[in-house]
Amino acid sequence: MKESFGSPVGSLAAKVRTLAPSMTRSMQRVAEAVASDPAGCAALTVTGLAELTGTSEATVVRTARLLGYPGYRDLRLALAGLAAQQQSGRAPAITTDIAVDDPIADVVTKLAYEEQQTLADTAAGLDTGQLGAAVTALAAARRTDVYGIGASGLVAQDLTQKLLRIGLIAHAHSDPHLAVTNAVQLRSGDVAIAITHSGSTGDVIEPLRAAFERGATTVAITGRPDSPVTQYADHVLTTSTSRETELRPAAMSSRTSQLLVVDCLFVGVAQRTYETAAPSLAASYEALAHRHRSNSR
Amino acid sequence: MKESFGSPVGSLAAKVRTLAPSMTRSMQRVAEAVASDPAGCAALTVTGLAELTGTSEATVVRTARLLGYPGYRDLRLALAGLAAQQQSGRAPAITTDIAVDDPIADVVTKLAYEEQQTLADTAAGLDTGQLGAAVTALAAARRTDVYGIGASGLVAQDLTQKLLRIGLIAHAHSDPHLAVTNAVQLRSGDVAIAITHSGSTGDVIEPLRAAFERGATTVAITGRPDSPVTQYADHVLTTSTSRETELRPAAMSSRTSQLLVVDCLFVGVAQRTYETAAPSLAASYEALAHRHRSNSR
DNA sequence: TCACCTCTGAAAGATATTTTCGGTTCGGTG
DNA sequence: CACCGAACCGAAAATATCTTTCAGAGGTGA
Repeated sequence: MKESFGSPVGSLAAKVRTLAPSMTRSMQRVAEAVASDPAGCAALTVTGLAELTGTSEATVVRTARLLGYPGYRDLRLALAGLAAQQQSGRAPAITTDIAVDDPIADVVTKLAYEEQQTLADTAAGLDTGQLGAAVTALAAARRTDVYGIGASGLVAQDLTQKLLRIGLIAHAHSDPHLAVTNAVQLRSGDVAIAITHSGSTGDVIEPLRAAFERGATTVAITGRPDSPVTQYADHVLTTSTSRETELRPAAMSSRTSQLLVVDCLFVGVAQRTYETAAPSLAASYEALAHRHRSNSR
Repeated sequence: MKESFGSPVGSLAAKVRTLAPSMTRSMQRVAEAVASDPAGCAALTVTGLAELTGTSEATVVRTARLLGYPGYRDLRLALAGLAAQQQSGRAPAITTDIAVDDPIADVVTKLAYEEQQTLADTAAGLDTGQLGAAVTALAAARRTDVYGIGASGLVAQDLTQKLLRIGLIAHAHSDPHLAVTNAVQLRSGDVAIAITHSGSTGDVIEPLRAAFERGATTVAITGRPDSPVTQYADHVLTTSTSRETELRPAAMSSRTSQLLVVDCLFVGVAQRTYETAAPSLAASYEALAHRHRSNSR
């Protein structure tokens, strides 16, 4: 069977074996070095490789030619490619659990991987019907209140900041008393959003309930679609729940998940209200420009 | 010591984006050519690439240096590796731009994808040396102050919440005056962290500077490693920069990126202080339990 | 407008690669 | 055993490529 010449990086080791018999002793040494450690050889110059194999530059070049490259330069490039491929090939095996003695680089890799996983899960599990309904309500709301405590409180603020930027009226509440006080002001046409991972945070449920009873449209963003908070929610947006480990509290992944949901809400609303949202975004950008010192360039 | 060089070629495009703002026009042309067609550029010599981009050899070399390689030769090698990887790898190819009339389901998919991308870029671009140093400083700090405004303010609070949970003393400041007032209290052994995407937010730079001048260990989390804020930072943690679109403000991806960095810091510190961190985490978990109503089942 | 500073490319300088060329080895042959 | 020729090899010249230097172009702020 004739193999195609398509990729120069195919299987270099095989090519070396095939051609080895027709090589002279010196060339074999070079070829073997190249085949056994592509990455290492890619880092060497002709002279370096010649010294390593105890031969001369000329021999190295001859070997490169025999292997099908115009010269050493090109062999070296191919080698670099090969090395990179090998490298990436053996990457995906990571145990996602973070151990106490993991080196810092592993921590970064694992965290990034887990958060990516969380995002994928969330996107997959999100009910677009519910999301769409929530967006519609938000886009038309007279005002919007968002409740969240602790880590979820930050997500609530994030949503609020975004909505304000496109000209909507929104408030985030983390003080339970104030939240309830404000909630009873809401009425039909307003929107109340509760963010709670467990779905059982009383301090967040109470204001949502108050808003619900006043006729406001209520939305719950929670990881537990069967939890108490959903009783008072017209629309439930489910965030993903991943097992937590000792070094990686659930708060971390729920936050990632909640933020994705919040971003979706925001973009959805921005789409619906594009006429007013676009200029508002531009205006807020403009207004902040002067708060930044003239930059390095 | 045969250490392989700097970064695993992973995301050159991300690096280009991060560094682009600090590049001159000519260098940007080169960087863009390299990012958009790694394979093609790997086939060119300095002179060739210079001609292709309408610049000079000197500019090409400068660009290579800026991207973190000792010279063009090494950039070229990395490019070859990247090309090979792409070749063997996948073709994700969803148009990531979100349009005004995208259906809500697409919005979810695209946002999730983009945030995943941001995470990957961030992880790839994070200097683990700097991260480790920051972790060490944090773990040993008498107290830690975190500065952030706007969206970054939420990230600052997130970090603070986490550090408090493992028994460290941390405060987040978003009021510039109070921030400076507190910053001057810091001294050697304390840590100050500034979070700003642009790196030029005066309100955040000032307190960091105050802390820096008082001898505290200072850390900057920014998307612009050459920005003013880094002048006063002992350790710089770079977040990824992705192009922003009208419906997807930069704040969204910078937040994702910043949060990953913050999570890494937290987990790193938790590892180093495991003896005290573990019981603290457990205790805070316990203390919050009663705030959750008994759950549905 | 002028002084200053950064950016830029041409060309010199330094390295790396390729080619040339003569010496060496080895097997065969008179 | 001496000699010859062919293949093999590496030193060094020749060439290509990469890097550095330097002075002018172009822009910016006073």
